[in-house]
Amino acid sequence: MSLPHALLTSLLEQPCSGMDLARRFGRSIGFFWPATHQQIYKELGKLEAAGWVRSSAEEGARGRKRCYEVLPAGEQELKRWVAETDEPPPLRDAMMVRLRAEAALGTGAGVENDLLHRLARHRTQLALYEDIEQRDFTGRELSAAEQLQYLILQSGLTTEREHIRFCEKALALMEALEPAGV
Amino acid sequence: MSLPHALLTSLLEQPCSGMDLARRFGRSIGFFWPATHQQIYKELGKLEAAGWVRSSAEEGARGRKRCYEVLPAGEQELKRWVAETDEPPPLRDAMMVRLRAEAALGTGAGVENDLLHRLARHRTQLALYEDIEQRDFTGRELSAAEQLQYLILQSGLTTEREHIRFCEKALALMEALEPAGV
DNA sequence: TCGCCCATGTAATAAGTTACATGATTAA
DNA sequence: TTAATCATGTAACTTATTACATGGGCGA
Repeated sequence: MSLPHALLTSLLEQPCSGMDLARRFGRSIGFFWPATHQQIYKELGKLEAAGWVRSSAEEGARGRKRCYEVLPAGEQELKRWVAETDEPPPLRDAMMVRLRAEAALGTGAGVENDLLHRLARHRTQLALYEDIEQRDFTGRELSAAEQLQYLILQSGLTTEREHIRFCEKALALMEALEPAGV
Repeated sequence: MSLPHALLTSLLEQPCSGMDLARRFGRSIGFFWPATHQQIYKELGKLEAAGWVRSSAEEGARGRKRCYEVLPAGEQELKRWVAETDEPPPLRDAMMVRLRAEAALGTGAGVENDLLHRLARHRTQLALYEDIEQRDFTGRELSAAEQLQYLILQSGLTTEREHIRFCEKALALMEALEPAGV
């Protein structure tokens, strides 16, 4: 479970409120560790209880904005965790199950729907990543931290392009297997 | 949640017991929809209650092998589901969080551990997929169903190769950023 | 001052993981 | 005939999702 460490990282980059974190998770760290505001608030509570972060408001101040920042103990914990290892995350992709189901049923079951839908989604996501690349990482010297962030973005770019190629290839194969449009 | 449909697919390919399914999930369908035997047994119960599969043993026959097979209603349900669409599965990759944490902490925190560990895992997985490719999909004509299965395997091959390239690139960058081995 | 939105949170549900339990089969 | 193993299952726990609730600030 990496949510606490994703939060520590994000707060280390820039101290902010839970809502700000939620928004930031929507566009940067959230690309590889998504989280909703509900999860974030609960986890921030735990981080504070553990003494890893501190916030600028008294207990039970519902509705009032509170700003979180990482404490030395939190930074220590993050360092410890970075040096650990994990297994690759298991993949769970319903579209692959659909393709195999289509094979088992004999073609004509309609995976094309999902393939087309996913194709559109991956194209959108790729365009988004390309915008970020253009805006943040192009045409100037990059610091060490920026080079690492760019590397991560490139992984996203490659992945989306691979998914697009896969959907296109699968659609072409479906076309070849059921030429008449069953 | 695609586990029920993954099970239907697998049982349609070949009726078998829960334990057999669990074993099969360990090496084929499980590559893109992992499941433990506990999950499988519980889900098989639901599938039977829904009238989608039927098994060859009376209720409460604990310990005795029972063989499941898909009923027409189950095949119908699988067809219905194949034509649906889903959003791309969200990615959650701790290693990416680690890379970003390393950037935020200033290098020297030790992501290399995870990068090396993952590199080894992805190489093993790639070798496994290459064996399957060699054994099942090379040197002969493929049926329509086999072509689809091969396509899925190719996706696995590409993904593993991409992950390997990524780890290598990241390790090279880390090397460049901290040349003295901090 | 009233309504809307922002910020923070609670509660219920669902899915998956890990640890453990029990009946049947088999081989020494 | 008993120990090991196979096959099936239960239970507790963790993580994530979805829906809903409450307090505060601000503009019309």
